[in-house]
Amino acid sequence: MSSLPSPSQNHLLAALPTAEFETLAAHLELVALPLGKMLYEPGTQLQHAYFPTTAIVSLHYVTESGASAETAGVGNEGVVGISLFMGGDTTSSSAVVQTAGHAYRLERRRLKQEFDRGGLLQRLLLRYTQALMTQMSQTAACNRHHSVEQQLCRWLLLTHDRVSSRELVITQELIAGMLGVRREGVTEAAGNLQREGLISYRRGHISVLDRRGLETHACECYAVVKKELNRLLSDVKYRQEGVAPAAFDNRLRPAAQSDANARQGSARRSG
Amino acid sequence: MSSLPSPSQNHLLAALPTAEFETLAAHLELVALPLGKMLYEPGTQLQHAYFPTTAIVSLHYVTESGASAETAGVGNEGVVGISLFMGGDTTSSSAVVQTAGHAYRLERRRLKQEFDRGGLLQRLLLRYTQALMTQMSQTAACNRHHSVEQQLCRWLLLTHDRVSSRELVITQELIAGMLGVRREGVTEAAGNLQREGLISYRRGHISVLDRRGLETHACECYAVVKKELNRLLSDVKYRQEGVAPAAFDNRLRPAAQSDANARQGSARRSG
DNA sequence: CGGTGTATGTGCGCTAGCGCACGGAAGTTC
DNA sequence: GAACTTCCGTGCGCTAGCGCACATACACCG
Repeated sequence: MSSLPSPSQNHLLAALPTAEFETLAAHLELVALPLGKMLYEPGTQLQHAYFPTTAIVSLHYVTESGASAETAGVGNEGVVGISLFMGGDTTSSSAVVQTAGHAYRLERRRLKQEFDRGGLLQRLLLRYTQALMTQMSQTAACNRHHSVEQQLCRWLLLTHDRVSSRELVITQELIAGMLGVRREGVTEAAGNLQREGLISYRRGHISVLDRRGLETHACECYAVVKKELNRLLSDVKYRQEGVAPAAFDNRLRPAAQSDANARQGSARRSG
Repeated sequence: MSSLPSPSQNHLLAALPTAEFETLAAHLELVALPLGKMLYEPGTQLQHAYFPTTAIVSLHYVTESGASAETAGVGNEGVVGISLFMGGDTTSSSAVVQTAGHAYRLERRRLKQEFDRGGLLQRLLLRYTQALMTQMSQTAACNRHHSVEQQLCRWLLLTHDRVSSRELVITQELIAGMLGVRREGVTEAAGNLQREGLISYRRGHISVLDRRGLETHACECYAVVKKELNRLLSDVKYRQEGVAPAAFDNRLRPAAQSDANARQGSARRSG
């Protein structure tokens, strides 16, 4: 498993029918994505689309004053480079590697070509794009109404879903950058979670100890995003059994978390 | 109320080449959209796509605790019902009419059909979708980092761009709902702007007095969104104004039950 | 033209999160 | 194992925005 990643570890690629997959496979190129590598900057022409297997990429925007905020994350469930087939070629946000790992990349023209063919790949990519939009709009609402601690839970869960390991390799400083909050805020929230036994961490490593607990502490945003992703990509046929669907379904329990959110004593920001 | 709106008032429709437009025109149906009408709710199957001419629609999400936040707005520059051609059919957010007016609607199947044909309409819709994503992710960042006053400016500018009039018909309470902040916060911010002579308002009416001033007071988000929209939809060719002749409008007469729809709520005249 | 409902103005106590500053501890390098 | 770098913990004053409560004023309608 841990040797060389197979393209099938990316859920979109895994969902292609064999014929279509093979057409593509010849042009897929495995690349290592080191932490911090910028896949694209605002306004620059994108040359490749990236289908992550073990890497995780963060799409984020940096304000004029230098503050940043993640608008969505992309892992093995998706693809980086939406704008290539949407027709814009560039975007006003950046994509930077948040968790080192691998991805398969595909040359721009090749992707367009296959996309324009209008097959299942097109259908998959469009559906994934809609899931990405859900993530973005949920992030917008989340940024407005939910506490740092809730957002940290959401972020941990989404990230955890994208890695095979129980342990995430990332510093609190980086997480703060993603959430667009102070590093101290993350320290405090993480401290709380650790005290409650939901996670444990040491210098740049965070272990998820209690997923269910995190889910009840998180805002609804995690569940909404996950549910949409499942819904949008569930009815596609998977070439290889057992590759993708497990990661989708195992973890999320449909309802369950509703009342736990209301806890936390004080009236959270809400209307 | 002046004459009946022409489909050309919607930028996407206006951008179609004559042949493609005519194919579509036969199936476009003019509808009145009263303030507050909900075009879709989370999870419900969408039956039509709406191309606004004078109406403005707000896409927003309502949290479990009842707080709301707009993630994007749609006016005559776009279309409501992205999920129809993206393949998801539904979304987790709602669409509600924020400014009463008209829109042309197109039946779900017809839209899919035309979209799948892969012509310029598809290209337009996908590019517009990317612009919408920019708006969403910008909203996410904006919610995180910018003040209520800045956001109010951004919102006023974006809305002003979508109406022909200098005057927006909306209450501060509704604006607060869009921005996801308190009504009092909007009152205060609006008070400041009025004191500085950028806007003036009375009960449910806001007049933009100094656009440039608003732009300098707004955060960068307005400019970013606007620039992306321009970029993504600028290289498409527009049919000449005169080319969409009255003949089309005649064929588009179904209007039919529009009166029944137009009732409900305060369908006020504007300007 | 006065009554009524809704929109806006204002004040007050409160909290989450910010910015800053610094101390300590865990890895890393030589 | 000593020096150094990076990461995490903590305290403190500060501000924007919240929730609530109520005063005022506008617009419409009978």
